[in-house]
Amino acid sequence: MNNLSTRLLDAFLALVETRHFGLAAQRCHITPSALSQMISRLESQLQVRLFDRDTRNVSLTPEGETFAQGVARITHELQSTLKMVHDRQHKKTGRVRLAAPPSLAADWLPQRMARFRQQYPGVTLCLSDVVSDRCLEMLRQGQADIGINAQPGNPLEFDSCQLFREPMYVLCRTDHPLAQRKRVHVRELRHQPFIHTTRDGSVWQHAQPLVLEAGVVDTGLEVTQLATLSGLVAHGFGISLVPQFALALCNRSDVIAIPLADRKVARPMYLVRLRQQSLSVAAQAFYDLLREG
Amino acid sequence: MNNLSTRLLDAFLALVETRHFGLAAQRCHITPSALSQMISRLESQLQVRLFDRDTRNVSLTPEGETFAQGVARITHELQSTLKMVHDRQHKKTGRVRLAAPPSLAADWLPQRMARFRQQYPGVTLCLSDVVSDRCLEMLRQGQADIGINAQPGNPLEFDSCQLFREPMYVLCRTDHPLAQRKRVHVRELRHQPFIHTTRDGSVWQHAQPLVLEAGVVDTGLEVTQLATLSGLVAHGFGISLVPQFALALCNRSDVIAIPLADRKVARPMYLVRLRQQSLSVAAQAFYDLLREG
DNA sequence: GTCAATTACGTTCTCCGTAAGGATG
DNA sequence: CATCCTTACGGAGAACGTAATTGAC
Repeated sequence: MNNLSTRLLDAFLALVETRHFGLAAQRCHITPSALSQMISRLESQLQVRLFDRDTRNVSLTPEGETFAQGVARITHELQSTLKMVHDRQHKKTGRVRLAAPPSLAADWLPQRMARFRQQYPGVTLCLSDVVSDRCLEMLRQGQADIGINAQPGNPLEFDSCQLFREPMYVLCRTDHPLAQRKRVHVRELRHQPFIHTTRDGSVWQHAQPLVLEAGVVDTGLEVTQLATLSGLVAHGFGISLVPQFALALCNRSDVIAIPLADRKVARPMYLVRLRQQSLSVAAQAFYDLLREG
Repeated sequence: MNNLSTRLLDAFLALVETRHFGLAAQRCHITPSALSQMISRLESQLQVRLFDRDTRNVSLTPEGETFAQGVARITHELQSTLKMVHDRQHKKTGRVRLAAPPSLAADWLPQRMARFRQQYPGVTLCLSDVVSDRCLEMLRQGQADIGINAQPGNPLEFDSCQLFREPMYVLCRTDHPLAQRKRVHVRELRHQPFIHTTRDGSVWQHAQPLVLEAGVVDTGLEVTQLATLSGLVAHGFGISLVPQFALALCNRSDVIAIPLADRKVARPMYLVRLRQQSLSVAAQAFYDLLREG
C-alpha cells in the first residue's frame, strides 16, 4: 500500500511552489485533473491533508509544510545519488587502484595512466608499486582493482591474461669479462658471484631456479631496491639479472646490461583481476586500455 | 521516463541484503520473477548495471555499491519524514503557540493547557501573554496559532468566536466609600480619581469610553502590571476597573473588588485564528478544547 | 540433473486524459 | 458567469503471476 514515486513527489513540490493546480500540472506535463488525483493519492497514502484548497486558493497545511521540507531533503539526496551513479557510469568520476611491480611502475604504467587521465581527468588513479606476492594479496583483499604481475595466480580466483614477455638482462661492471658481449646465455653465468633481489619479488621467483641450475655463486646478498642492486654490482660484489623495464632504474655509467639470449628466461607479465568481483566502469576502461591499447 | 518508486528501492535494498532473488522476493511479498523484472527496470532507468548475477551468484557491481549507499540515505530520510508527518497527525509531536491577555494567561489558560498536555504530552505549548493589539499582530505575522483577545479583529482576516463575557470589577481601598457595596453602577464612579491600565490593552480600550462618560477624574496614571495598579489603589491614588480573571493578580488585603452591576460593561473574550491559514492538527485540537471543553 | 535467475505471455490494476460537475468571487 | 478544482468514466500501459526457458554447478 505505502508506495511513493518520484513523480508523486515532484508533482507535490510543483504544487508547493506554484500553489496553482493548472500551472503545476503544466510544469509536470500532465492535466490538472491528473495532478488533483495525484495529490489525493498522496494525501490518502500519508493519511494527512497536505493542502488547504478551494477553487480560488491553494495553500499548504502545517503538516504539508513539514512534509515539504522532508521531500526537499529527499529529492536532494536522490538527485545527488543519481548524479553520482551517472558520473561514475560516464567516467566523470571514479577511482582505479593499480598494483604493479616497481619496474613497470616507473615508466611503462605511468605512460598509460597519463593517457587515461587525459581522457578521463575526473577519475582518480591510485598506483601501488608492490612485489609479486603483495600484488595478488591486494587484489584478494579488495585493496586494488587491477594487478600487473609476473604470476597469473590461481585461475579459479583470478582472471589473468599475459601482456607481454619481458626480456632479462645480465647486469655487470663495465670492466667485467661479459661486458663486451652482445648477448649472454644463462649457462655462461656459471661460477659468477650472484646478487639476488628480494625473494618475494618476481625476479627472484622466476630467475632463481635458472641461475642456480646454471651454477652461479651465491654472494648472500639480497636487496630490494634496484638502485642498491646496481650499486653492489658497480662496486664489484657480483652480477645480477634484471628485467628490461627495470634497466632505467639501475642506469649507471659503471655498469652495463647485456641481454640474455635464452628466450625462455624472459619474464612473463600478466594483467590480473579478481574473477568474482566485476570492475567499476572506470577500472574496466583502464583494464581495456592496458589489454588492447 | 525517470520514475523511481519506494517499492523499487525497497526491492533493490532487499536484494542487496540477501543477494538472493528468491529470499528478497519473499521479503517483498512478490515472486522472484517480479523482482527480476523490477531490478531490470531499475537498471534500465539508471542505465547502469547494478548487480553481477547468474543462476548461482548475485553480487553488487561497484556502481551498484555507490547506488546502494545513496538509496540507504534516501530511505532513511524518507522514513524520517513519514514518521514526522505521522507523529504530527497523531499529536505525538507538534507545537501550539498561544497569545492571550495576562489575566487569562495567569490561570484560566494554563488550566486548559495542563489538560491538553496530559492528553498529548509530546506537543509543545507556547504561551505569550500579550496586550490586545499585540495579539492580533502575532497571529497576522504567523508568530502565534491561536489568540485569545477582547477584540475579534477584522472578520475578513480573522475567524473569531466569543468564548465568554468577563464581568468587570471596581478596584478600591477597603476604606473607600464604595467598599461596603455589593454592586456598583458605572455612573456611581462620577468624580472618582481613576487609574488607567496601559492604552494598548483591552481593559483600557473597552472601559475608557464608559468611565469617561461616567465622569471619572483622570489621575494621569497609566500602568501595565496589575500588581502596580493594585499598589496604586492601595495607597490611595484612585480606583480602577479590572476584569474578573485579573482579580487574582491584584489580590491585597487593603484593596477590595466590587462587581460592576452594568451588564454591558462585561468584557467579551474571543477565540481568534487567522482565516486564511489552517491550523496544525495539534493546534486544531487545542482550539477545539478551548471552544467546546 | 538440480537449482536459480530469466523470459514469455496473459491478466489485473494503476494511472492518466476527456468531459461533466460544483464551488467561489 | 467565469475560473478553477474535483469527480466520473474509459482506455492505455505498467506490473505482477504462472509457466516455460536458460544457464551454472
